[in-house]
Amino acid sequence: MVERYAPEAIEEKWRRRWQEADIYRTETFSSKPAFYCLEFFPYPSGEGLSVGHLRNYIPVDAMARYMRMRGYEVLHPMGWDAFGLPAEQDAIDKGIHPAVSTLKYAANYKRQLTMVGCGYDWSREINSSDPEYYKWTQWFFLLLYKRGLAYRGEGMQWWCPTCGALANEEVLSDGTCWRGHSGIEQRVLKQWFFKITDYADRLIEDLDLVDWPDTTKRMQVNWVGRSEGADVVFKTESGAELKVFTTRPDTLFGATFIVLAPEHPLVPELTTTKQRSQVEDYARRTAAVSEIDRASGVGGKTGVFTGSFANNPVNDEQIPIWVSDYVLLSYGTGAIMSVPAHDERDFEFAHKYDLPIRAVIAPDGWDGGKLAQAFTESGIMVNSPPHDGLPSEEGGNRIVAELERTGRGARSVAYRMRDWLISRQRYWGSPIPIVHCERCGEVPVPESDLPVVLPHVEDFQPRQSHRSPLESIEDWVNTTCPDCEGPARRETDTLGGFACSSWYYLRFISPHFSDGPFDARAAERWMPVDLYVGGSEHTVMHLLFARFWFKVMYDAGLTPFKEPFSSLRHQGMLLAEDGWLNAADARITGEAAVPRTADGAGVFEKPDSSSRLIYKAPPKAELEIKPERHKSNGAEWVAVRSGKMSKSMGNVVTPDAIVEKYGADCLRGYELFMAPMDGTLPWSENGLAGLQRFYQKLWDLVLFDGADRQAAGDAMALPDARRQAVRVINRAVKRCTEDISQLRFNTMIANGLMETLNDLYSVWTTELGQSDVGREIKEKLTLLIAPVAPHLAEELWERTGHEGHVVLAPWPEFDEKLAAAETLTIVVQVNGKLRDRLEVDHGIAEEMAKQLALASPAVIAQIDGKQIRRVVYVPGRLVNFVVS
RNA sequence: GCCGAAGUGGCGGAAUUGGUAGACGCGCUGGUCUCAAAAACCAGUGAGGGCAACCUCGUGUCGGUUCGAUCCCGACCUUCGGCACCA
Repeated sequence: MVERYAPEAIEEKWRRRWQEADIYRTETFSSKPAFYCLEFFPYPSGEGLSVGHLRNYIPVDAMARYMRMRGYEVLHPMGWDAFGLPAEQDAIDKGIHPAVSTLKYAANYKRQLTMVGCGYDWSREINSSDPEYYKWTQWFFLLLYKRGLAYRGEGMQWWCPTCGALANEEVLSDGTCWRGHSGIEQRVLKQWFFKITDYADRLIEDLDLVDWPDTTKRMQVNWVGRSEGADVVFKTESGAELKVFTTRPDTLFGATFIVLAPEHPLVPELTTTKQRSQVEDYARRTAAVSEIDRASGVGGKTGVFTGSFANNPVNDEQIPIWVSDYVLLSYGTGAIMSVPAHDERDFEFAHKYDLPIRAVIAPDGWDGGKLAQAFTESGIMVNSPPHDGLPSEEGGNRIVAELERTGRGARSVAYRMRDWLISRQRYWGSPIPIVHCERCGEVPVPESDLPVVLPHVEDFQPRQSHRSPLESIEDWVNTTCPDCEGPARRETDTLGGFACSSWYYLRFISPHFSDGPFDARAAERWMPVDLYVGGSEHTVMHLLFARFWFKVMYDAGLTPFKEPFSSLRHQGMLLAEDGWLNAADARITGEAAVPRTADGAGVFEKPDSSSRLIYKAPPKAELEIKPERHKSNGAEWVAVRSGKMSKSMGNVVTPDAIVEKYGADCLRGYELFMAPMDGTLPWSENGLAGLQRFYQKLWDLVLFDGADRQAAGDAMALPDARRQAVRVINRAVKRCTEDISQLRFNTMIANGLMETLNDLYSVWTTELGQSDVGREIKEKLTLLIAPVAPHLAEELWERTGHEGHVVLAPWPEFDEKLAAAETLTIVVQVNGKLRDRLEVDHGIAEEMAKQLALASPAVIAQIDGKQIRRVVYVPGRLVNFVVS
């Protein structure tokens, strides 16, 4: 009986040794090539990390380890996105100051990450709520301000009398805040914006420079939303000019009415006395609806006639002006020309209010009759007198040229992206380094006075005043003007968290640098980030903002690079565990099914308690029961899915529990093996045992030549076994190298490691294991497993008599020739259906292969006197006889 | 409503991107060991048929292209994610 693999006996030891030897320290300047890999820095929550979070950290750690073994100087840092609403809410709920609680929560994250063997250079740990850090966030604010990219404008803000300023997600559709308070309202406040729209085109174009998932790029392009078209001026009876934006100037003759956003500044002027009460009432109702509800079209399209008319510049028609909430003030000019024949929303609106619909582009085969629906494609123009018969594009160009000549319009581009609202009326954020002086107005705080330190106060409960809680800290707010030294007040809005996360990747490079936000020389060595990994859920906003800031730095000459993240990948989400529930415990009511749960004891029990149930229910959770059913063990089962992991559902699985039961390496291996990195799937503890068995098998082979196992190789002659083992290990190194470098950890483990081990066992003997070849194979296996299971690898490395740390040893090489299979399998098909396989030598001649295939009894039986019409031959792959 | 992605055994997934469908792992079944159980090991495991060699069907559904389709094209269904009705 040989010693068994026992993670609890080895893992702690290696983590301690790594720490003592400080092996994850990164030299800012060294002779090695640089590799910078980074995860989205986390907000440290009081709940700690779950196994779901680790789907982000473990793959990047494995990649960092691989690149280190490839000879790179690897920068893999970690820090904390500690400012923001959740930390402030948590503090209010628990009565602990966020400056204290975030440190505590971050320390717990650090402990957990260390526990699962993630190797960060902790000397570079940063915290966005540290004045040392936010000094430079403020510095960047001033950089944007000086470059004309930060300005104060009017912005709408939700406000709850109890909770203060609300984020959009905190506003429920029933008109209450998410903590249940009623009386919330939307108010116009002076707020700070960044002019990201100035960078709209570059944010689209420069996506060509980076290796990002296509879907992510597409999302960013759609978010920026560039569309080309024309501005058209409609004159009203009162002489006012109404400018509208259209992407379809070719349909201008079909414009039969105008629609304005209810908030449009010309609405009061254009509304006739008769219509006034209706229009004002409509505007008031619209203001009470959140933008999200307005956007999702709850309740169908509505609108009101203003009583006024406007003149269509191309045909001199007088068309009515309406207001409707489907037109948004923030896009284009806040007004549209409505062409119901060729736009679906306009069509719907025209139908509802009985407005004229005139086709000006002829659909294919159109008989000139009424359209049953909007025809939105381009085509041949009709009912557009001078342009009839022209294709859309040419006619549209002529119409725009005509408008430009008469001064009634011009070519134009619209973006749907809006400027970035950065103001927060909250305590827990970086102060905005601006002072309001009675004489000089808005004055930036001089660089030498940074940071503007957030005052430490115990009471940061929201105020009724519609301003930040900072407003009431008089001795902080009252200050002197940097310019005239007269009395002045500090800006009391704070910066939203997206500001902190727009540059943190630079701070890691020189975290203690004091002459600027980062050391330019060091940044030139490390930027751009080589691998950036995070969830896809927040990527549009954060990634656009960070790219925008970086481009501002580029324009200011702070960096020679245009893009901060050259390669980006997403990790998938882990859902809570699925399970099967005995159908006897589910109350099935038609489509819906409701589990019978007593009181949230954690386990469903049959009413008579006679049998064990597979599914453990999270307490008080509403479970979704899938329509799938399955019969086994004499019972009927229904599939149950409980969705996302969350504390309120009580279904969060922590790494602590798993590490205690299986060890860190098992958890790491399982997280990497369970699915591709970007796949979303439910957590399940079942597979962990498989990783444990795999490590046990590896342990047995490397340390004991599989002594306690059946020695299948005994039947084989040593030279044969040796030859095969060499091929297997070369193939393994090849597969592992290819897979890990493309972040395909699941197939790296399945085929590169597990299958390899199975194959080795089928030829292994003690004699082989004790030979030079055997020892070399065991050494390579240990190196290959190191990025996945570093603790186990170190233990094997040491026990097989090696010096130093395996996690710092060079990655093994392979020989392409030795990795190749000895023979080739050629597939034989008849009419595309598999009938036989041939084992042949490499480089077999085509004629030979065809002859062998034709001699196959299975093929002869299938052809059976039929005529061979054709023979398809794919070298090294297949022979296919086409017969009839 | 719009945009994006995905549908493969009981489960997670694999398939050199048009050429052996189901690698690897879990689970399950049978066996060895044991007084017994667990663990470990060995064998089997898409469905149907056949004593067997084998045969038929099979990658959400229906069509199409092709010698050959999980992969390409068209229509549809379902699920997940995002949304700011974008003129």
